[in-house]
Amino acid sequence: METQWLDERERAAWLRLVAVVELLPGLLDAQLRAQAGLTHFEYFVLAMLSEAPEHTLRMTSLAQRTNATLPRLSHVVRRLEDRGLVERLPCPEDRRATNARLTDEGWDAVVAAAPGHVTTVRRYILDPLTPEQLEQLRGIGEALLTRLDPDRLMTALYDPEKTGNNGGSAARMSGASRRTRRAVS
Amino acid sequence: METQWLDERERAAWLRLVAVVELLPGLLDAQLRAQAGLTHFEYFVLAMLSEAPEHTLRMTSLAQRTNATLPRLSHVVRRLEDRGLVERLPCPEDRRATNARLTDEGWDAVVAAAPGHVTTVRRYILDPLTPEQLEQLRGIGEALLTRLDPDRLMTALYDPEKTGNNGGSAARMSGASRRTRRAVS
DNA sequence: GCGAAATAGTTGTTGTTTCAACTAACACTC
DNA sequence: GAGTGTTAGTTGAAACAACAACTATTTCGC
Repeated sequence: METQWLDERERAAWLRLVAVVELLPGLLDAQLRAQAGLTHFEYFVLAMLSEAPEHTLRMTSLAQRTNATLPRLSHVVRRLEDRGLVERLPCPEDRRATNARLTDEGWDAVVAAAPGHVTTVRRYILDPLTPEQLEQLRGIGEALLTRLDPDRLMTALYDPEKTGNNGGSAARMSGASRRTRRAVS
Repeated sequence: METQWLDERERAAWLRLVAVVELLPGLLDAQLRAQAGLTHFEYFVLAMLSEAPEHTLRMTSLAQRTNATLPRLSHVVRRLEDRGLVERLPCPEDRRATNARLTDEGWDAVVAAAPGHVTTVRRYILDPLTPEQLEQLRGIGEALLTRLDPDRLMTALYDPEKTGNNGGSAARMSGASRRTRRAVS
């Protein structure tokens, strides 16, 4: 099996993507740490809960949406629990399972962190792109995710048309979680 | 200062980018670990050295190209040195500085790891994209990097036209490092 | 040239992530 | 309905990254 090496066009695109992938997490992390005292992953976890019905999600489901292993999530949720941002409740339907629920303090933390985060996203990602490039990026992301996340575990409820067909979570979306704009990503 | 929230188009593009950014490093890491016994970051370090003149780079310069802090790089290079893949030499011109140099074993390791890595890149990134999308990705990456890496520390010697103007490194590229194809990324 | 500031790098500590092992509950088979 | 396999999650140890403190050298200002 002979390796097919990259030509100049492929190399140019790939090197730039790698650079973005390496640089972006550090920036998001630094901003959230400084302004909200959260890592990007912690913020992501809280944001996912904030969009879930009852602000509650099973650990496994939360792990899929955040692309975390279960051990990692377990540790992070324990630390968030120690800080009073999340609570863990045994799941009544399945006594093996645990539900993670956002506390009021946790909700406040997400709401407080969101504006700074969105501003950062705008400055580093959205502003430098033309409207056409924005649309292209959506298409490229979509194409890549068919390989990177074929079962759509992480990117379940994206399409605004098909709400309500992912375990009914969007349909049962609570009033509280709609009261403010989304805590993006 | 009122926060400008994301509209649907912006949100769609951003969420997909975040998903890619979260998923890709894990995949690259897993493949390289399994097939070459290297983390993606270690591979990246070795690959940067393999493209440098004399297979040698100052620690600071290497840190910039790999987007690492100096402490992080120092630890990683020490571990690579323990494994015989890299050696550290005091720099004659500046006695504060250290040069990291790829050993023959290190070179062999990069050459052995490269085919599997390139195959992975092709499968997950290049193959799912159309030729137009590949070109769009280059443009988008370029636009983002003007903000993410304004001084072009990480992405110094990209343009094939302007070789030889980055500290003369490309100009003085040694015969050895040209003998095989690049160990990409 | 002498002292202050800046630069290059290392080392130790602390927090996080990964990995492996483990417990508990459910599900499926016979 | 006992036994086996699978799923959900936690915990502890080891690897790794971020941060702070430190040494050594060079450069800058006067």
